[in-house]
Amino acid sequence: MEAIAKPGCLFTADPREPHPTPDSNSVLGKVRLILEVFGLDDETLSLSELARRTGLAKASVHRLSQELVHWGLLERRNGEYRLGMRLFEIGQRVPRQRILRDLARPLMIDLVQSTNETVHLAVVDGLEVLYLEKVSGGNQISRPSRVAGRMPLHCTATGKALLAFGRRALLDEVMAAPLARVTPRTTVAPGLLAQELQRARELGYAAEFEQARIGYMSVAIPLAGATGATVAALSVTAPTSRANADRYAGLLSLVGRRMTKLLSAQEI
Amino acid sequence: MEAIAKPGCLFTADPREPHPTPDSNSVLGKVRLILEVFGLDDETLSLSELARRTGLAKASVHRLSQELVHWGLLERRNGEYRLGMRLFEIGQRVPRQRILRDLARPLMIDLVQSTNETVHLAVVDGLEVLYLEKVSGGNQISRPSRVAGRMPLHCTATGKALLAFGRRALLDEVMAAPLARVTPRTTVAPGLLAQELQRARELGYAAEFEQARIGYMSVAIPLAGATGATVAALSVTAPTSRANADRYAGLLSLVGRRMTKLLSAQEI
DNA sequence: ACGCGACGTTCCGGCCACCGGACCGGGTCC
DNA sequence: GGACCCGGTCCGGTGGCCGGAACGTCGCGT
Repeated sequence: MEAIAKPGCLFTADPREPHPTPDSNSVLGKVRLILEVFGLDDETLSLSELARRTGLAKASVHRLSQELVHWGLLERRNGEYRLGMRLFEIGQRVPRQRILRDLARPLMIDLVQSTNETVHLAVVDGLEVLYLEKVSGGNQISRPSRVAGRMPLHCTATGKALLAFGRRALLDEVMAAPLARVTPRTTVAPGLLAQELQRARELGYAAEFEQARIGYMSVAIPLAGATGATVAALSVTAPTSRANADRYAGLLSLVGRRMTKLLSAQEI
Repeated sequence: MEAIAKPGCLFTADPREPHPTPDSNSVLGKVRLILEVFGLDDETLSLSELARRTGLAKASVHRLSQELVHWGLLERRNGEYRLGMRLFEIGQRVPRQRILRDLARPLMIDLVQSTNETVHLAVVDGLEVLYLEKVSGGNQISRPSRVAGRMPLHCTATGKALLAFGRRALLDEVMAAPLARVTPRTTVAPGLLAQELQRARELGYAAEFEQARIGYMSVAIPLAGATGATVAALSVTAPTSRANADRYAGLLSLVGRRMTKLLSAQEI
């Protein structure tokens, strides 16, 4: 039994609206809904499940999915849909990501060999950090972060490096909204955050102790592009038990200088 | 309407599919054209350039590109378009790719440390190998291959491993078309290729000497999924000057056993 | 066996989102 | 000035998209 049609036809209980209406009466809007209901872990979804989650008519989902399968953006495996290999392939061509990763990878491996800890490369996307690459040392973190994963800007070392050395407008935007409390030690007072960022500017690096995850800390530096603007951040994450923030900061700034030199020749 | 052939038909060789009609009078077809004209190196394209290459009306390209920028699949940088970060993000969620990479990465790094050469992880896509991951040793290759790059099946070690241990139908399909001569030493005679594959089946690994690139050779093994079917291949590539095929084969089969154990628990 | 529900799939008339030629303002080169 | 190309907008016609309805087929509980 359907819920009786309300005027305005809102299918999905979707009160939040961080991104403006993925206009569902345009083809592209529907495709967007379909591709984005595949969460990080929903590996496969049935046709009906897709229709339910997107709020689209089953016939529409069927038609569009067929076309997407034909393209390779979706794959079918005994009746279920999942994201297709061609998405990966096209995604790897994205220049901002590819250039940064290719340049940073060798340096990240150096860092891992010096520290035996986990090293992240991240950029700003929207009001979050987006991890472009991760290289782990021998000491694996229990619930690992993910490449292409996201975290808030204000509670991660990479995020704070990007905020401290990034565009002023970005900081204003982050400050405009309440700061989420991720752990008990997360900085949620705007004034305190501003102090931390000021300190980061003085030191040249940002740090974070159990503000994103209990038991772990991180140190991060900004990476400047050809124009001098900050384009990414590089961080070392370690368990607090064996952390050595000063050492990490020293290693990072060495690597950072090399990286800045490499980036200055590139168009980002 | 799919050309569903006779019941029980074993060979699914689709007669007409050189380019599967990127139907340009459907919205999705146009979007496909737009996203796929960004080659591996065309980092940015202007609106007019996009219209020219896709063959679409300028107004249409403009309208669709706007919507794609809004979604994040494209980005704008002083008037030019380029592939957007969200493509990378969605592409990283593709399960087949993510599972294989996450499992193989540590083992690939082991291999690199043992050999100091370049290690590739590849799958079949269409009639080519698609590289999912690459880990380089200290000895960089001059014109390096790329993650998400493609190569023919018949001239690479990974490709031959996938052919020798993969579905019979795939081999038939490859044999049906003439084999491209990539280097003077590429095997282009179907009979010879069949012999090489038979030899690979006996040895348990495939090898290639200067068939893909002069001065380099590779050794590859297949990786079997939970059902026992081959799902990917792992290879070591080295300059012929310092190559040691037997050693690579030994190291690979050790790693292959570990990988097969890991994969048996996974749904691929 | 039977009904039942949920599934994937197909059909088709209506309509609106999409189309693209024409146009505009601005920049650059000759 | 004029010829050219650029990014961007407008608007009337139309065909691609839409989605309710119906179909065949499973697997389940009765």
